[in-house]
Amino acid sequence: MIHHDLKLYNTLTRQTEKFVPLHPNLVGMYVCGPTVYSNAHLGNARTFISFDVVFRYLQHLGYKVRYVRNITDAGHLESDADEGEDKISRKAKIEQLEPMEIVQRYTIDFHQMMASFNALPPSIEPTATGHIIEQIEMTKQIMANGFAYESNGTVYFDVEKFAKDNNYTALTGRNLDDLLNGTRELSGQDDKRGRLDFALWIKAKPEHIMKWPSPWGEGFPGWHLECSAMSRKYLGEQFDIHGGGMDLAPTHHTNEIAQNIACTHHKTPVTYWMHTNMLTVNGQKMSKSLGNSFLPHELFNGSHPLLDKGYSPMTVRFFMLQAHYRSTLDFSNEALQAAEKGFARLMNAMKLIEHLKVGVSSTSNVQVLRENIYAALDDDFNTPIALSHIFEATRIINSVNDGKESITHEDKELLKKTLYEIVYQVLGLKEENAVNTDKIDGLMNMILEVRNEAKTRKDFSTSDLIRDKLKEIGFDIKDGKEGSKYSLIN
RNA sequence: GGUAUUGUGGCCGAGAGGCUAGGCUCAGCUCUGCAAAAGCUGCUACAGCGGUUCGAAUCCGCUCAAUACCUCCA
Repeated sequence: MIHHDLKLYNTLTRQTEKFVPLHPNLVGMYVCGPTVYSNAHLGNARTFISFDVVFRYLQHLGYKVRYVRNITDAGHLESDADEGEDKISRKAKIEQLEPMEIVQRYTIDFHQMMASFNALPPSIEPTATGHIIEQIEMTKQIMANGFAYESNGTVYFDVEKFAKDNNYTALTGRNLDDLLNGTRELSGQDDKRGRLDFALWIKAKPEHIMKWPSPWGEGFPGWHLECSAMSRKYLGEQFDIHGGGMDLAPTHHTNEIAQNIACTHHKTPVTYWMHTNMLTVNGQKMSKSLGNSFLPHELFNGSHPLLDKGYSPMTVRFFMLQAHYRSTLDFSNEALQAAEKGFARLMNAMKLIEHLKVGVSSTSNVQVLRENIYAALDDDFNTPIALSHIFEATRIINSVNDGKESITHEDKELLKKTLYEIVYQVLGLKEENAVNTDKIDGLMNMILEVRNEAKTRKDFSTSDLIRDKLKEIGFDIKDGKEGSKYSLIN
């Protein structure tokens, strides 16, 4: 099935390139996961939903994908300075909890959120604390290769030395001298030789809770190291795709590449770097530090002050897929409401296709439609374009259903297969509020039958009463030529 | 301050030299006991000013505006 001409935008080359995996039919993909010191918000969710589609589509094309997404549970420094405090232990003090208790709580929270968005779990979800030995070993190797130095129990990566023979800023294309001469001051870190040097291993203060023994004393790993160590362990020294939010590229990913090269000498540890753009609120990046982030439950039940009402997880997933992953996406009531209706329209068509009557000819070219959908996804996972073609399909389905257009059996089956595979399998959308017990179905059909009898007697007050009462309970009734149908209201 | 990116109709959001994006909203029509749904039609936009071109939303220049990164963040 891998005959597709999949292309993806590579941050490293700033170009859209044909996707060629290092090993035929196998794909190694690493995505930087969340730091579990507080609730994951919708901005985080956007990135992981984007990569969920990448994961799903690659698999759909027939690749065997190993998708690794880490959990950062060892904490990061508040700043890159050695006097900074570990985020996780800081939160632990505030909440009077053990650090691992925080980690556990927010890891579960994160998993629940991703499950609600119908995101597939990654193949491997390694934790930083579970790979301390690997990180120490990697630090040792980088030191042995001469790219790191120890200073008072902390090990720093020597960026300037690395940059002599390597392109340190390859990912962002920044001018190294500009970075070195940046206006930001060194905040009294005398242990560091260069202002761009970053910690591989950090000496722990006595009161620090999360710490491990190492050749350099008690400490904890630096915040870029875990991804290098774990991607290397599970995907090898060179692998295909590395992803993450755009905000990680200049520092985190730049340093990750440096670490990998310094350790393994492979000039290109990763072939394709993919970065997702930010979710914005009123044009501003949604982030924890700006305090404008939405928590999933605030969105689902509408308790956030900026929202008029709640929106279901699938509405939100659909909303996100209506924008390309490399564009910013702005969050607003109006946009969400539009998504809610559009999604309902799509799901309605998905149900309708099952019962479509077939004819001797087709008024639409289903094959071309199918090719258009694949062409969109092959073009750097362009889900908005794919959806626009899918909506063309819903128009066809509705028209056939109305008897205004016709479709052959073969075309119907092809359309059904295409939509099921793309909408459910690749885009990961699913029907919500499905009524799936036989007893409710039987009961509803009985009620509708009684109502229909009233209608044929022209007893419209009774038929309207039944419809109104059912609506109060939460069932929507729609009368059509083929009889009445019911559906659950959100 | 440095470095990038972006600016599309009432809203969201694609496209990237000529060909309808799409969704939502609004108005009208068809269907219909009513309602809803659905279909059709209409509203036809590309920040501003110049330039290149037979032709520009799309390329180039300038201006304005916004955002991001440079500092933890997906």
